[in-house]
Amino acid sequence: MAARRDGTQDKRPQRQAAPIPSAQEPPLSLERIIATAVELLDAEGIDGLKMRRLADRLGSGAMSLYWHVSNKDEVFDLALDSVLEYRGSPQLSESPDWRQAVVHMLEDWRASMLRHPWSASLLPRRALGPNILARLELLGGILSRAGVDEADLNGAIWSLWNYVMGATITRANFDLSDEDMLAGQQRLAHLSQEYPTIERARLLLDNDWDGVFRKGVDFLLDGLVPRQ
Amino acid sequence: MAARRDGTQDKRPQRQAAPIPSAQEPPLSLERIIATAVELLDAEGIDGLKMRRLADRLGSGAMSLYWHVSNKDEVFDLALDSVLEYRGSPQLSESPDWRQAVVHMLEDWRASMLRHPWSASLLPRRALGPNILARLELLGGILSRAGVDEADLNGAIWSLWNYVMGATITRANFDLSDEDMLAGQQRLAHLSQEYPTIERARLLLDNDWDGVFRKGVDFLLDGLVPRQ
DNA sequence: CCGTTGACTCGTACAGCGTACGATGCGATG
DNA sequence: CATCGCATCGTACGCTGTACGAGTCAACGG
Repeated sequence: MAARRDGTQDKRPQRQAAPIPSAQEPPLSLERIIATAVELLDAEGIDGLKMRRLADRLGSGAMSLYWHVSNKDEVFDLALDSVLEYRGSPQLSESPDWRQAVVHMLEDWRASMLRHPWSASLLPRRALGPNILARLELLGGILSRAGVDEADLNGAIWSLWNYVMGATITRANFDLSDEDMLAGQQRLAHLSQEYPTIERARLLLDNDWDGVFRKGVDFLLDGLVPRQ
Repeated sequence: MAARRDGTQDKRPQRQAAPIPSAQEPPLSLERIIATAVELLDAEGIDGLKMRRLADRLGSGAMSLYWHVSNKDEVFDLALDSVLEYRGSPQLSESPDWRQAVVHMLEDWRASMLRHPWSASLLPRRALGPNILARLELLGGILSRAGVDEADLNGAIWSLWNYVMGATITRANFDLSDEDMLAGQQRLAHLSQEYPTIERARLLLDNDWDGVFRKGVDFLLDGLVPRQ
């Protein structure tokens, strides 16, 4: 009577949910659980996700979730991966302008994570879900077609991935609280003799995150695939 | 009777600990708590740090910790920052070979975090402690002296920081379990028609993490401060 | 010499968490 | 009608972070 741990599709059978769904609640399903978990995470942050609260939102008992999911960590895994799905037009990915294709995918990646800031705190602990793998695969394909040597491919993929990860996590971290950032910069001002350079540069404030991100990607691409 | 929240030094007074420290346990102190927390984190990972267990290791009652620390999160903050201290020779940081100075600091940063893999999972959630700020300051100073324009300084600092963060977090993530990585690659093999490129490249296995890291830093530096 | 104070320690208690377990309901199948 | 498997959920348990208040003991002022 253990919960399903196999990788099968969630093939809820053709049995009717109920003759009339009496209450307005549709029946529990993995998709509904994940979607609601994402909602809850967006609304309450990473510490706001509790099994009981998730069940409340779903109109079910807490323990019912454990039929569809083996533990809370799996909810995190699934919520994370679900948020990272890439819906990019295949023709863009295969267009001759490979550089644009790469940049588009990476910027979308970053944007997806910033839309759900909790995802940044989750990433370090989680494994590679199918949507993440799909993005890596796409990246590898584009770079390979762009002429990156087989031997350098892994390095190229990881370099770009690393950069996106770091940029996104950093940004999401600050995004959580603009006022914290302001407070940080003010704390810096107090210590301006200890940190003169970054205080003067207003490192924590005057910063064009999007531009920095884009530039960094360009620099990496220039190095990985020199423009001729 | 609230716990100390001020930023004062932990000035334990000159009062004797005990006429003779009877038991071999030295008295509680913030430094001892942090050092022991790091030990515990190293040994048991991020979920292994419990206030009771930490107190056990310190030979004290659990609630005694709360005199020195206001809550568990603060233990995390302090443990993280303590692990990120940079002991680099100032003459290296001011040597004319600024590139080497930057690379040295960044590689040390990464190495410090990989020595304590839990730090990677902590970073996304934590603020900028003094040791992190000191590294950013150092980086800013070197780049500034290397001729980076004032207007580009923040971007340069963040680009490098982002890259180091991402590379380290990714690496630490895989480091936690080589067998997970192997299992991942084997799962990939099953799905080789879905992820042909990264499967063929053995993305999860044959990878020179150190080399990739170094190359990425070089590419970024080339972009940020073109070699003449 | 004694009473007070303030720094520090800790036992107890509590609310809230993830989840093990077993009872239950209910369509489908024989 | 009996049986079975999927799915739901109430109860309970062990463990967590920590609020609270009582306790200890050195230092100090009278």
